[in-house]
Amino acid sequence: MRWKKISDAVIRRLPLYLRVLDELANDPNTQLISSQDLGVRAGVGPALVRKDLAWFGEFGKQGVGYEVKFLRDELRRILNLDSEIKIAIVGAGSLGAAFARYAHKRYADDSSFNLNVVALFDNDPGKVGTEIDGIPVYSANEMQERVRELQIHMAIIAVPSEQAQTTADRLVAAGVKAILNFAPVKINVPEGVHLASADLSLELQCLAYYLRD
Amino acid sequence: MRWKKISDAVIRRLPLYLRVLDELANDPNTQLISSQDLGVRAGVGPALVRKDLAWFGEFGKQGVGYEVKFLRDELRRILNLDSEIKIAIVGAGSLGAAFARYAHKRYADDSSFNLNVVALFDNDPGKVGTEIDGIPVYSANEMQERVRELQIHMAIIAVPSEQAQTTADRLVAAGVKAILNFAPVKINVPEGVHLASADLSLELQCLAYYLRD
DNA sequence: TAGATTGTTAATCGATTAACAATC
DNA sequence: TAGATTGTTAATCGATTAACAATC
Repeated sequence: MRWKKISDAVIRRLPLYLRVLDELANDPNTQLISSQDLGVRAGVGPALVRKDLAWFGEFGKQGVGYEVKFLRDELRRILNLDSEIKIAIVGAGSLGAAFARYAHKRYADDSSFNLNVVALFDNDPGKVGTEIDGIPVYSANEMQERVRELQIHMAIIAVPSEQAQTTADRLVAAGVKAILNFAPVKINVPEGVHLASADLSLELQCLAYYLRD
Repeated sequence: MRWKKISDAVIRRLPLYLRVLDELANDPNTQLISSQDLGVRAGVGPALVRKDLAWFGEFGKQGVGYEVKFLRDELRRILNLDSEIKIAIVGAGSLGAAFARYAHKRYADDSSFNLNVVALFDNDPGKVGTEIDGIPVYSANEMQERVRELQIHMAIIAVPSEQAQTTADRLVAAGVKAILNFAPVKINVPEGVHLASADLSLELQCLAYYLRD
């Protein structure tokens, strides 16, 4: 099940649809949803909803709409969220620890949330060997072995900016294929590794622009 | 100094340029930078760099380039980062506390980083009255008065999803003009208030798509 | 059947890139 | 002056929206 290169803009909307469908799946009154309704709930135009979905197949019935649970399952499958994905967080400072707790809670609460943080890494000997919400903190030196051993394919970088690139390099060397970077620096990864940036200060600086009235 | 409606895509690149210029400003060897060089460092094409800047004025010299410090100052001014912006964080859980520490450190370390977290709000009576890195934690009930009193114009929502919309409503009522939402829900704000979403699980779900090889 | 809604094609809109005259 | 690089216009590219035939 491999599709041609589908635009990033399309992919970014899929989790939005999935969230709406996840909520609706609990409501026994709504078995079906139209692109119109799904669009309103996700904040996307109805035509765009249909076009986005059409990249991956024909999921709806003309004159009827989309079956909520069916479409939800399809989207989960498309996003690779139908089986567990193991995640490492590098950097067990307050930010790293906060994400660990946050993601762990999400995973524990919702059996269909298959993103599971299984390891933290840190340099601080005082932290190594401890646990955060049951997630072990390993030494950063063990990163490569542990990542391989635990079959971790995704990682979150929550280290200081200076260490971000080195961390990324080591993760990539260990076989990580997707990285979410919280450090406020541009980092480079080779072809085939996907990088997303979640840069808090960048977001705040953008927001500042709109403050002038 | 008000410009016509400038695209969000343009605004999002300005902090990228600013970051490059901030770094370069410390280097006494580089007084000047070309759109070419600035583009490479920011990960943007040279033509786009020039076009982005041209929306706000003529900052360069033909045949020469842009003066680093001058352009940095202009960008700061454009982004409203030339004077202090006071920020509130609502929700002093581990995520809220982590951001507070993070932003506070940034502000303390760098005198040109004018984004200052001055208040936390929480419902938990055990937290109210305490401090995190010197930032006071107030009761969520005091939100409106405190926000007005402290002249807070920007806020970060780090509360559970269920409370996100109510929190946003209260912030808006108190005069907040820009909100960064970390809760994994769509929230609505009136015209004139700017909303950005930093949804961790959404980012991770997007990344999951790219895991298939 | 009549009404509704899909999947898809064509039209529109907006953003990026290329090109180049102006000029430092 | 010759070389370099800007600001800006025109060309290209991509993404969203509108429209509609197909069909449930």
